[in-house]
Amino acid sequence: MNSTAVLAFQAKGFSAQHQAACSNCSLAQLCLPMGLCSADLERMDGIVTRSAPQHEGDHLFRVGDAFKAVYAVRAGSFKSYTVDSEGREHVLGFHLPGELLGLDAIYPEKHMCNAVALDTATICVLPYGQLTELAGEISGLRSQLFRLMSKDIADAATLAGDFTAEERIAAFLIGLSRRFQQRGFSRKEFNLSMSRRDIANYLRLAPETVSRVFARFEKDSLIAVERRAIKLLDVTKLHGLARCMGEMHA
Amino acid sequence: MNSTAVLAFQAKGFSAQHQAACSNCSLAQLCLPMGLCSADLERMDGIVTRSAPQHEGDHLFRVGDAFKAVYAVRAGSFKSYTVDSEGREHVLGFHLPGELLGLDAIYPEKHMCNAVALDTATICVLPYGQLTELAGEISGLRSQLFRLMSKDIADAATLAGDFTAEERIAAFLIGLSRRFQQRGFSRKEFNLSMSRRDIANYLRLAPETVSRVFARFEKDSLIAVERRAIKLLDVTKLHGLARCMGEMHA
DNA sequence: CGTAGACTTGAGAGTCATCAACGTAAGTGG
DNA sequence: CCACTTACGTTGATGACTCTCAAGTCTACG
Repeated sequence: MNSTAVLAFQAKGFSAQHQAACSNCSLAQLCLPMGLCSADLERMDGIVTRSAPQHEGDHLFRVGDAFKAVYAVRAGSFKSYTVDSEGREHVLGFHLPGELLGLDAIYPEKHMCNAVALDTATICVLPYGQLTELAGEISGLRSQLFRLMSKDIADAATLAGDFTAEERIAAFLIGLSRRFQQRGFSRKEFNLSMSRRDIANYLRLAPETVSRVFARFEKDSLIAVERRAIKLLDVTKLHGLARCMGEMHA
Repeated sequence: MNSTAVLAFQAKGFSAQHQAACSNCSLAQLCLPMGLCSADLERMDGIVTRSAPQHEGDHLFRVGDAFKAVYAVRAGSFKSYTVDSEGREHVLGFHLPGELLGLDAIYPEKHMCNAVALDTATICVLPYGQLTELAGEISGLRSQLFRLMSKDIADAATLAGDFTAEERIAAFLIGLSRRFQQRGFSRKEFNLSMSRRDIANYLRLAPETVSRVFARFEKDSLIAVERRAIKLLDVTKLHGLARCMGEMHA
């Protein structure tokens, strides 16, 4: 169901509440409900609420906001970032449908980063108190929460590694490709929802460097880019360049 | 109780099992048992086993090992690291008493990094299956697990940021200082259990750069170093240099 | 259209890595 | 006890990767 269809659906009077239930969500196998039985899915649905669509530039939360809930991206994409004392922006991650935001706020009980929609997006809100309570009762939910947090730890660690600009960008593209594929999209052709500047800030590069490496990759027939549209022409070689930079998830 | 005393204690026939129980562990307020009542502490003790002392260079686990348990450092220190396809070592973190190791292995169900003792060390073993089960029953334990994982996520993200060599090293020292202080040691004077090379690999710098920045800090009377022994002479200025590079925990 | 922002491309500079030599401390074996 | 070895750490010179600054191009949007 594309976004146009969703809008038509809602216009006909079906509540977003209903059409977006975990029990019939196409992302259930990637998201928190993974592996739950239908009875447990219903209990999940009992605590999940869905937000109105966010528009590009809307903030889901900001640094210092009280931590009340974890968010699951339902459609569209988000970026999370911080701004340091010198005004430099550090992008912490990009978040695709089925991925969670806000997990780093559990410990300090307030958000330590900002989250902004990169395009029109919808999210599911999981109030943290109810979520942990439910996680106490449903072992499958508990496991999945631990798994997803574990993944975030591992991914952040690989991003922290020491790699060249080419390695970083190759790994970034390969990682995006895998995530798009998992979500049923083409793994070779997709649109970047983030700007060059965002990519650069994420990979700790200058925007100019991203441009230049893209140009080099295109010259070498590894990719074809035109603004935000990108095709991976030689996934194998890109994989080789990406070396051991693991998943490059959130 | 220093390590000599511990050895004497064990020699007298008291089991390490007993003297190391969560219920009378001085690290309980930093570690998983934080905030648990005595009844719950006993249940924790029921699943925790303590290993024989590890010697410097001993590996707790290696890449590819099956994930069976989470480990809590009890004494000494560890480093976790990966080796990439080019043979470069990437240090992921240093782990002090009360901190957990192996959380990044939950998702893939096998260890994605190596963990090695930097000095004589002892650990507590928390079998993951039993730990998650207990986390289902004890909400305080569940919360603390989520908190600690959340912290790891946030810390890894800040390490991933784009900072200069001086900022990184200042933040590293400040972070260590805080962690030592939390554990009852001096926050101004301590021994580095890791080599310059390890520090460099952790901060994505060359060992020579670490040496040079240490020398510069010493010239500016920010620190005094002699081999592994270090004194922080001007914590405030170091803090200023560290800028917004948060905790620098794990 | 015309402006604004994103993106690209070029030239120069700076930080840090690399290479190399040297000094120091700890451990080994004669 | 001392020469030898080895690992670690420091210091210096050089160079490379990437950033910064700057100008120019393109697209989108009002």
